[in-house]
Amino acid sequence: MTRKSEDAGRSTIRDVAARAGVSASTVSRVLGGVYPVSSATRTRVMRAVRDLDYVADARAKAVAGVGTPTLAFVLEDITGPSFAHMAHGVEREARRLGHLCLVCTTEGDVQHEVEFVEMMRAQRAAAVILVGGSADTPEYRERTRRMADSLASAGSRLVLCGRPPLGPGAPVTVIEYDNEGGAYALVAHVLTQGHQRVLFLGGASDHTTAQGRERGYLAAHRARGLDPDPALLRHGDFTRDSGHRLMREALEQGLEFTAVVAATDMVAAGALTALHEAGLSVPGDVSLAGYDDIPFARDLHPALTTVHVPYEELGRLAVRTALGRTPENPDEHLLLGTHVVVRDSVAPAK
Amino acid sequence: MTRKSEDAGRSTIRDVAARAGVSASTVSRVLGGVYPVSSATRTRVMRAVRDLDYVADARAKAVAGVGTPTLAFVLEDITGPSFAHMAHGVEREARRLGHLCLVCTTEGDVQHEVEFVEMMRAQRAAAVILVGGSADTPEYRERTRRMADSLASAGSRLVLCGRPPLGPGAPVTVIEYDNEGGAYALVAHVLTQGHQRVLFLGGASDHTTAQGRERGYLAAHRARGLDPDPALLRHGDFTRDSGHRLMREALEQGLEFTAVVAATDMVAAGALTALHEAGLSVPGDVSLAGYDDIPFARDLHPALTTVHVPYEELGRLAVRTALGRTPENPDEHLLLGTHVVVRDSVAPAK
DNA sequence: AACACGGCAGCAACCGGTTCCCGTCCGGAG
DNA sequence: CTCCGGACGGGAACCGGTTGCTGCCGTGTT
Repeated sequence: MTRKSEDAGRSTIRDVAARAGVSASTVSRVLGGVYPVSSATRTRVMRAVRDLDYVADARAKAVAGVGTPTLAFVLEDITGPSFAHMAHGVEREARRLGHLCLVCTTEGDVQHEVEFVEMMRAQRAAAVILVGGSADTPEYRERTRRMADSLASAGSRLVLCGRPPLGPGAPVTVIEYDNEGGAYALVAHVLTQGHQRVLFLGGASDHTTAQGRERGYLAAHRARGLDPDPALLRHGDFTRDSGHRLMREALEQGLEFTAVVAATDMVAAGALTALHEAGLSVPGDVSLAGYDDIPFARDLHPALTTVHVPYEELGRLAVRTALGRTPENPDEHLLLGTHVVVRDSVAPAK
Repeated sequence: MTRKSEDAGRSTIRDVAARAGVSASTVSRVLGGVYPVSSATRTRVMRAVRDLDYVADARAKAVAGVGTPTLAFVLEDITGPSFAHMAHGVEREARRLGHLCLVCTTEGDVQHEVEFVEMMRAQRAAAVILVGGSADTPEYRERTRRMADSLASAGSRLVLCGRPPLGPGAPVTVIEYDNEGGAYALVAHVLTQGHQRVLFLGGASDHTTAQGRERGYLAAHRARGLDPDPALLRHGDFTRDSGHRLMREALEQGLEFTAVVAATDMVAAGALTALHEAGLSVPGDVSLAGYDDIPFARDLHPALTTVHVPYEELGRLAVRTALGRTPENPDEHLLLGTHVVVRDSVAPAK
């Protein structure tokens, strides 16, 4: 045991002060930069800092009120491509604004979400960004409202990103994108091609993102005086496997349709594979469309017609509005537009 | 301005103490749980805590030595599917072990990586996980070694995940997976199908992950006494666009080959699209294989034969070994296996 | 009835920083 | 030569918690 210093590492500002023969205040000032310090002293201090490989403890600085601010990001699963893009946007913007970024995935567990928000409040995060659709129940509103209030009263801020907004008056920033409008435009495009029976492969029926897209599907039909067969509406979740299963089931049941609109590109990918497995050609035998415009959509065969959602922009905006919020405009609600991108998977009906 | 309390929120333990008519120590002990407190006092304190919606400041606790430990995760881009899966593994395991998880994306900027590691040292992160291949230059080794030492001397730990290891003696934990072995097995599988000229769509030529896969490609050839035409080795990066471009160029140049092995599934996806655009059928005209086994690989058409890499497991192991490290086994180096998963995109040569 | 003991609460020190406030020392001006 | 002011460094209070130690008070024992 003959190690000298750097034993348990972590030297304190007092160690540095001692080594440089000055007081802790002086070290702090040298490192801080603004206060006048003679160059001789500065040199000695810097020397000691380098010798000891000293870095000020960020937590202690934070307590003293001069820390790097932090921002928290809560999502269900970082693995989904659209979530990943939002995360990317959040992280980039957070960094640009000098914030650190904590992440947590909830695996869809509500309880865990609540706990995490509580932790973030304890961490004094500047904002907590909650991402991803959810069931819009009274229970949801109350729970979320409670989180919003508690965060707000601690000087922080809840941001709902692609999530159902709360009632008016809730101290919350909401950034949404137009699920219904995008789906409406997409389905209108499909119907324009002459398709009469369009299968909709949806998500969970209580999930607001899924609902919005489904509403768009219905609205597009009604706008042309159509009333889609309820048998054409299928519900699952937003995964590839769900699309695969739903599609196979529809096929096995002999359901008739000439086009399929999937609630997400992932769902569309699974559906496409099921279609291929059944020996059907896309778009020859049936047309297919997705939603999200993940990078992969281009590489499916045929390239997938889908709705573009500016996910990264969404993430960036979430942090920007949450952080740049002023007392004048406390509650913001943004709605980002979506647009359909036409590729090769939708063809005219025969 | 008639708001009463909760004005700027953030009540302190002393506020709670005052309201409950006890000392701060008592509040701390009630919240801590272990120390004996009379039930009357406990009730009063809890009451005050609820009234004020008090949560102890995590940073202050951390300074006092009883905080939630934190772990940092540094990667190039969360958007890549394999990175996302590793991130998922890291996050899950971190949570299981009661750690918070900070992320940072570097966008490939080395300088930024160094700065971030420094910040994490200041944050007193329990471990810093660096993810993703890199050029293995002397400069890399020195820089990384420096980060490792500085982290180690601060009682933290550097973890290299899918990155070139440093020399012996560096205080570093390395978790790798077998790039070369996987590529070897994959290319051997392709060659066994009778292909003679196999195009390799690689990544950056100084990137260790890319190098490993390329070595596997070469080794598989040599093992059967083959010496591949250098014109068959192409270099780009790991993106979909790179695969698309490389493939198109090869096609335009009239290069001859009957199979393509891409360095990643993303590259394969781009290549597949280029192949389709050229009117070639896969695997009828040319066989194609990828690497990574991202979920989407199944949904390409044809379903992509590829190499499975246990990315999530990799992430989990990274945090487990970094955190579970004991003084007895300080430096660990793990190598995870990979295996080829055969789907439909590789067929016998004609 | 005196005493010992243990349960419970508070004071004060500490964690590792920052910063206010004050004292010293220096040089230049009158 | 004295006076004044600015540059510079240190002591101490503070940020918001935790915890060792001390002491009070009530109760059970002899």
